[in-house]
Amino acid sequence: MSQISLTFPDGNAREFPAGTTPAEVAEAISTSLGKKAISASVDGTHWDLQWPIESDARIEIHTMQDEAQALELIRHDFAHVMARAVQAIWPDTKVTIGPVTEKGWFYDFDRSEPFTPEDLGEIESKMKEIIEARDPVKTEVWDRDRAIAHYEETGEPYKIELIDRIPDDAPIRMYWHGDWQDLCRGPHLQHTGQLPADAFKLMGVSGAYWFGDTKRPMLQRIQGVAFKDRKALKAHLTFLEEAAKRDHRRLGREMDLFHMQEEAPGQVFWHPNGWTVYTQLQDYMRRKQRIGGYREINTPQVVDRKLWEASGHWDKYQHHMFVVEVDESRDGETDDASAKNKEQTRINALKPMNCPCHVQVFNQGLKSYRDLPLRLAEFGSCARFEPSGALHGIMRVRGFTQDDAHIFCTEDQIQDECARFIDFLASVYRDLGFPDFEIRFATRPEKRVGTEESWDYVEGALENAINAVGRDYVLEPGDGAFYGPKLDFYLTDAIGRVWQCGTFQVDPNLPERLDATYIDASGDKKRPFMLHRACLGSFERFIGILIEEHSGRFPFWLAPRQVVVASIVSEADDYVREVVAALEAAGVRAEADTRNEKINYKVREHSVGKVPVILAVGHREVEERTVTVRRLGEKQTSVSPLYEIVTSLHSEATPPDLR
RNA sequence: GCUGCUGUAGCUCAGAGGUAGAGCACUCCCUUGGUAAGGGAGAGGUCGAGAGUUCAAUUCUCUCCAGCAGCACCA
Repeated sequence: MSQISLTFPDGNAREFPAGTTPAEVAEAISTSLGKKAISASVDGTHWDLQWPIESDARIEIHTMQDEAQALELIRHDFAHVMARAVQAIWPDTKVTIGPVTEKGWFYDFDRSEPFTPEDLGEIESKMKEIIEARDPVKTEVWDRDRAIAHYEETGEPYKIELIDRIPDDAPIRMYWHGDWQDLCRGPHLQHTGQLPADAFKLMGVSGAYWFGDTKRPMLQRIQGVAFKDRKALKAHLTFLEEAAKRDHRRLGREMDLFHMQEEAPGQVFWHPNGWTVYTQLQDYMRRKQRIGGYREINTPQVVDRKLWEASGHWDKYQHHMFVVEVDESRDGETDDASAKNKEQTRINALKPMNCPCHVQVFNQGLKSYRDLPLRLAEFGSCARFEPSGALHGIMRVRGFTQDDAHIFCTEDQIQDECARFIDFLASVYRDLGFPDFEIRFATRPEKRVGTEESWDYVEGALENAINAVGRDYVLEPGDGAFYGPKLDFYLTDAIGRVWQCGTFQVDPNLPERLDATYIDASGDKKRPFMLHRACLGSFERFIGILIEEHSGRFPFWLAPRQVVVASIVSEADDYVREVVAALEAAGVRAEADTRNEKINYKVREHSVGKVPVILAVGHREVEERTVTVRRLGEKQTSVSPLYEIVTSLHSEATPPDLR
């Protein structure tokens, strides 16, 4: 028998017979390691203890101490144990796939009856039984025909389909957990008893398409989470509770920021509090863009289909547009006007984006190369008919306003404009509390327009620009728009979620379609490039992100109600009003609370309402012309002379760009 | 859009084939209280919309609308 050489992480190598398994290697090192081993890495591949190693390799034996590998195995084995439990309870259920996810796993099933939330408890109990049984895990490599024959016999059509997808040179691995069998690439633990029976939880049932194909019947997905131990599971469940507490839909209601209702699905009714945040943010962006070299414009929302046909949206994007038919024969008539006259019906669409309108502004009057780069910005109200299932609070809506701008420029200005934008964006994100962000660089997709030389040039310009501002990026080959490459900018929020907000896209296509031109230095007509860019994305979504980022405790300059001045005794009411007036004169958003309630009640209510500063005044403060200051989240109070607190809150209320 | 679930007072939720209840919020009264809910009284609902079954529907059935979770989508 031939020998192979296995190299350990410490650099030492040892000879073993070819076909040795990691289990045998671990055993050879020490009995205790043999017992503790759960899997191995062989040349960087996560390797089942039972798989033979046939050639020289680097090897590392994993135990439960290796968190990444342990969690992968635990979650993967849970997927199998759950599928086994499901088939034990409902034998006619067909299994499909059950991969590991970020915090657990899911398994998709085909079963005519829907799983109910009550079923989950039953499945969990069954899973615990299986774990207690400590059934051994066994694996074999089968040839294709045998595996297919097996699944024909057991009636698992999805598994046959999976086998068809396995490349010829890849092994077809069969796994057994006890007597329950599954096709699986592995690796797995050695017996079901290695699973932490108290560290998993089934999280819900939902629909999912087989391989994401909407044409195929929908499967039922059961999702679970699993961790190394009970403590980690509890920590995760606590995290979910925390995340639910900062849900912008809930805080939006509690803080009286906005509401939505079924007559206008996917559109926001902003209340005074929410609109204050919105306008603060918009005022901020307006100031930033003005000094950033942008000219602000505003364009129509209801536009004839002719423009959308010319831009290409009517062809490619019509299903996402709100189409508005207007019977123009009614022009000048009263409401009960004649029946619709088809010939005089004009078809419009609400703009789903601003770019075509911006080209119209550019196209007015002859443009010279001296006008470029021309940066046109608009807080553009757009409407998109998003699929109903996609709507989510104010994060994914049908009516929204973008902080949009289009830069018209020459080819050799692209690089500078890109670098300039990244700097601009960094400054905005810093001001808004997101000093770190990630850049993803999406390059030419398979289906695209334009020449290779043009793509080469433009992609090069973007790459140079990122390097010029000294930032890293993640390459996403093939993810660009059909007309050009793009940069997307991602923020990470306080609880680790990632949001794409900013974007920068190069577009030579739309100027072509809408016939935008400028006159160059030698007097010839030239086609400008168009750069689409946004920082926040949409105000609606960005405010949703801000709400969740801060759990509703906005930074002072953005807080809708910055200060509440509360009287302790009604004799202080006049003084309360005087304090409020002084604060308002200093540009601070202050409200009086002179209700017939105890100070405890007022403090509680405004704390729950996330007002950053409560100023309480009673006899003492009236006498001394002071206020007692209580900051949100602090139990301690301090006394401050009126003029001092007005000055300090005034400076605190100053937006970051004006400091 | 698809699968499943949900829709009862402003909010959170209970309830039943014979047209409804709690807590908080709201209004009024008492109370002037020093930092996270003082006490009392009162008002408030076409039970998401439409159709069907029934002597009777808010309750059962169907359709639609909206929301939630996930999938798909995200020029």
